[in-house]
Parts: sequence; C-alpha cells; structure tokens
Amino acid sequence: MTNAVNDKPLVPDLYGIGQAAQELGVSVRALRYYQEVGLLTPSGRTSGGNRLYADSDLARVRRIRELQTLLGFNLDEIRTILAHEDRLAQVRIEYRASSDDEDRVRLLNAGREAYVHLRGEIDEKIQRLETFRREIDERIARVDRLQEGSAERS
Amino acid sequence: MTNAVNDKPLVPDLYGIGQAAQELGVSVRALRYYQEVGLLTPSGRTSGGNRLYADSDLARVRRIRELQTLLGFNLDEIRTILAHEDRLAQVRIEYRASSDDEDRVRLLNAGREAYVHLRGEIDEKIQRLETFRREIDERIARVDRLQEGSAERS
DNA sequence: TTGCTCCTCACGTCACGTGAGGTGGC
DNA sequence: TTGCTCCTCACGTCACGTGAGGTGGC
Repeated sequence: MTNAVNDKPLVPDLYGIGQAAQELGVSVRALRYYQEVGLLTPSGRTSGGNRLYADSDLARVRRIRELQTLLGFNLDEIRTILAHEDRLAQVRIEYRASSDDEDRVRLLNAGREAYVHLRGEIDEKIQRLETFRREIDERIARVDRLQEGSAERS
Repeated sequence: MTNAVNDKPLVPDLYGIGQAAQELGVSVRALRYYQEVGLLTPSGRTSGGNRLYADSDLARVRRIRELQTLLGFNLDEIRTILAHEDRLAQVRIEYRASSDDEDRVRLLNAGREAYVHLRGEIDEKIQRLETFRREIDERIARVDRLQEGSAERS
C-alpha cells in the first residue's frame, strides 16, 4: 500500500498529536507544553483521552512558531499578541451585530497600532540580516581572493 | 562633571565587565556564562581578579549575539562557527609563512563552504521574514478597510 | 498477546536571572 | 566607615527533552 493509514487524519480534519507534530515539524512535547501554558488547547479529545487537533489548531501553532523563531518573542509575549489577534477577529465577526460603538473603534485602532509596531520589528530584523549578509559576502570574497593567489602560483 | 569617570575604560582599551556589558547591551551574567562554556575568555584580569575586556573581546561578543538572535544558533553551534573563523583568520595570518600546502587549500575551501552555507540560511530567513511582512501588511490593510467602513457611516 | 500511539508525572538541560555572602579600590 | 563594582557559589526559570510506568484500539 502506498497510502499508509497512519498518515491520514483519524477523523476528517482532526489529527492525533503525533500526526500534528510531524505535519508542523515540532515535537509532541512542545504541543503539550503550549497547552500547559494556555497557548493552545486542542479542539477535541477521543473517548480514550487522546488529543485531537483541527486545522485551525495547526494554523495557530504555525503562528506561534513564526513569532518564536523569526522574531524571537517568548511565549508570554506571543500569548499577548495572539490574544490581540483573537479579539480583532472577534470584532470582525461581530461587525454587523452591534452598532458603531467607541469600544470597537478603540480596539481596531489598538490592533492596527500593534500590527504597525510588529511590522517595524520585522523591518528592523530584515535590515540587520541584510547587513549580516553583506558581511558574509565580504568574507567569501576575501577567501576567494586568497584562493586566486594560490591558483596563480600553482 | 559631564564626563563621569565610570564611563571610561580603566586601562586604555580595557573595560570592566560592567562597562563591557553596558556597551554591548548584554547582562554581566551572560558575559560570565560565555566564559564558563568556553566561548570567550576576557583578555585580562586586574590584580584583584576583576575581568578586563579588550575591543577584540567586545567584537567577539557582538558576533556571538548576532548568530544567536538573528539566526537562532545555540552556543554549541556558535562555538563551532567561531572556531572555523578563528582557523580561517589563522590561515590568513600564516599565509606567507608556509608554502602552498594542501592543508591550507582544504581549510580555505571548507571555510568558503561554511560561509556559503551560512549565507543560504540568512537568505532563507530574510525570505521568510518578507513573507511574514506581507502577511502583516495584509492584516493592516484589512483593519483599514474596516475603519473606512466605520468612517463612512459616522 | 504483540506493536503502536497515546497518556500523565517528573526529573534533566540550556542560557541565562537572581540573590547570598564576601573582597577591593576611591 | 560608607558606596560602588566586582567576585564566586548556587538555586530559580523558561521552553522544552527524555525516560518511567501505564492505558487503549488494530
């Protein structure tokens, strides 16, 4: 059989912790830890107590990893950012439910400001990496000049 | 006095651990820890046992931090990278001392390869950050569209 | 029954943070 | 003597890694 049963979700769009971990490239322990610190509660459990992760759970983990590895936030900071995003999404859903009240406007402004701030940090990191890249290119060029010298005399 | 004595090096080009830490934006504990794990031994000590850091020491710490925070290497990996760089620098110094032997050529090639590999990782990280930035821009634009909607009706 | 994946403690590890108690030069 | 910075243990913390011992469905 080319199609191993283990590679498929147990229930449509629900993954066991092992499948989820492999799909995401993180450890099973990490997923349990994110739950322990209240960052991500899996959408369900089997009758036997096994965690079940939905696609939305996987998306959330990808977001956590992005903020962790690309921008260097710790899990506490990530919790704050995700809480902001969750509230923003909530506002978007409730958009037509309530009338245009001040609370919602304030939330949108705060959300926008948070994203602009995040964008600034990303920009800064990209700039620092580009500077680093230029330094590395310099070093490679220097090695190349040394190698040319060797080649000339050989 | 505008020029506090504490802001100046004790000895020309030699800094106490507190001065070095402030200059670098790292903790005193971190500097001691780098020494503990063999990443950086300060160039000197006072007669009383106080660590003294030279400019070359500071440069090395900056390099450690770059590899740590920008590229996410752990201290063990950084030790390996710095060892490579130290050996490369050594080859450059000894360049005219010995004749063109195979060992040196191999070292240059290995060094070049390591830098090219590093460059690849930097490129990948920049690309991922740029993708992330586009996503954030998307989110900002979405908030803006919602705010426009609010403004129209107000 | 055997294998596999899952479960919950719980201790270990890496890169420091944070006092505890003491020394040394203005 | 008081203040400041430095010193060496040594335990605490964050984000997991890694077994220990046990359960549950093909």
